[in-house]
Amino acid sequence: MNRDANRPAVRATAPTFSPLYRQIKDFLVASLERGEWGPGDAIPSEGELAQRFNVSQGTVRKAIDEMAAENMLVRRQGKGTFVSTHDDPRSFYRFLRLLPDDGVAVPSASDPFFCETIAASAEVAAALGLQPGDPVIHVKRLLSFAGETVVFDQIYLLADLFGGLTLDALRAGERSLYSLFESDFGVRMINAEERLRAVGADSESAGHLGVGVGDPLLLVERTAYTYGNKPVEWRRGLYCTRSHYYKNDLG
Amino acid sequence: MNRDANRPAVRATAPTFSPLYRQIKDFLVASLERGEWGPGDAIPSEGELAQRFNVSQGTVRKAIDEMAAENMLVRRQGKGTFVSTHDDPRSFYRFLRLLPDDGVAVPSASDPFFCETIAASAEVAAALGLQPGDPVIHVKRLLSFAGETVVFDQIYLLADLFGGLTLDALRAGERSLYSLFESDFGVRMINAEERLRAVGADSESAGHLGVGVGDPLLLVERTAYTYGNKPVEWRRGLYCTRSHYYKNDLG
DNA sequence: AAGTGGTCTAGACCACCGT
DNA sequence: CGGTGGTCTAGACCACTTG
Repeated sequence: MNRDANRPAVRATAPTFSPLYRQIKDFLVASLERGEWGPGDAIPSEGELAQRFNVSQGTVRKAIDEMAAENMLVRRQGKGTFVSTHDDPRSFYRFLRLLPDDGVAVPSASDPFFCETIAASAEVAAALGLQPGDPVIHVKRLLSFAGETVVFDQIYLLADLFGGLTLDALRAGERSLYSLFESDFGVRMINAEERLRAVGADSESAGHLGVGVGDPLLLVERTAYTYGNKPVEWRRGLYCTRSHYYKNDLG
Repeated sequence: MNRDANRPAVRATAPTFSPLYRQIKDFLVASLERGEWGPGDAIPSEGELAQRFNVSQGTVRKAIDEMAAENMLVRRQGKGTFVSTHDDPRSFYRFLRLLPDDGVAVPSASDPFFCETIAASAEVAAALGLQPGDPVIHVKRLLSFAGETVVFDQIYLLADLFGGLTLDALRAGERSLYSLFESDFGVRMINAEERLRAVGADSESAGHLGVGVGDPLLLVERTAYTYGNKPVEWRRGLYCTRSHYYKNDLG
């Protein structure tokens, strides 16, 4: 990272001061983006990175600290620092916020039943940064907790990133969707934004969720982003909240 | 903080290792709890605290870092470190997640219209750690954005902390409720948990919000905590999401 | 025992804010 | 200018994991 040469140069072109640790972080993020280290892999130790960048260990630590806080990396004392993976419950199991009323988390079962490439609607295009009519992959699936169907999701994916996705691939295995996306397509969801509303069930949703048309459902619209805040998925989920609730911590 | 004497003692009684910076943090949190420094006040500088505790500045920094991450303190480069206050938009303006569809945040107007001390129901008692029948203060209020009423809140407060709260006090001034609570009662809300559901409007809510009975509303149940994760408020809000949505970032 | 992350120090210097 | 938070270093030592 050659701080003596690099820092003045950076500051000359950018009046916005960028500390060394942030430059290192940016480099590491770019490395993740390039797939230098895959999900679940250990990255080099702090000491080795410090040597490689010619900085002190504390500076590397601060870069890694931020990335860990953003859920890109996971630190494990005595073992190393690892690239987050959706397979690991302790890092990337934080996207489904629906819990049963009794509070006991239960493994959910995904049942995808539709997967086709379609032309993006205006709404989907806007969310994904596309032009209306651009190709997107449309997936429909149901989610159930303990045998009870509680979510009807309609998912839209960038077609150029998820080309070749089939219903059979979606049905195979027990993995979560994001786990499959990262292992089969190299696309890692690192954060997302959700917009929630209460709506009345339409006939399709009512049928899937076993409620009456017009019954209240929780509408959850999610845009999910990979590295660099690039949107790659938009989904519209309808949650039946008769015996489940959406949990949110205001930290 | 006398690390040479304190650390071995701590480790002897507690096999769970507690680093120095965490002991300092605990001390600072306790000081905030005791009201040593009030909302908006500057706490002593890092250097002074380091001297006082007989540790290095870096150790104090780490303690403060954690507290800043938990929104108890706000750092301002060149000025100092300050106790968070709900008056300051940049720290404690993060509890109302409802936004208009057009995305432009608008100041909200609170219209409280009911305030009485009542006996806690089983539901309220459970949320606040009370016995059913214990006294709580029940507040009802409406929230409107740009003249449109969008939220009907029913708020339950620990009677022993908020004794003397009146409708007149609630109506006075432009401050948010939490701002009033912290300045008039010394109770600072530092975090909260919300549970969301979609429900059909009952007649009271429908009347307040200008929707039909049975129309879908977003039910938001919130438990709010002060220092030490002590629950001090429980509220049940009904949000009309016809032209507003609840925003949540999955970070 | 070796290797990793985690804590702590003492001191230097930088960026930002006020006077 | 002085004071405050922010960055960075070089090195010591501790805690945890694995062989």
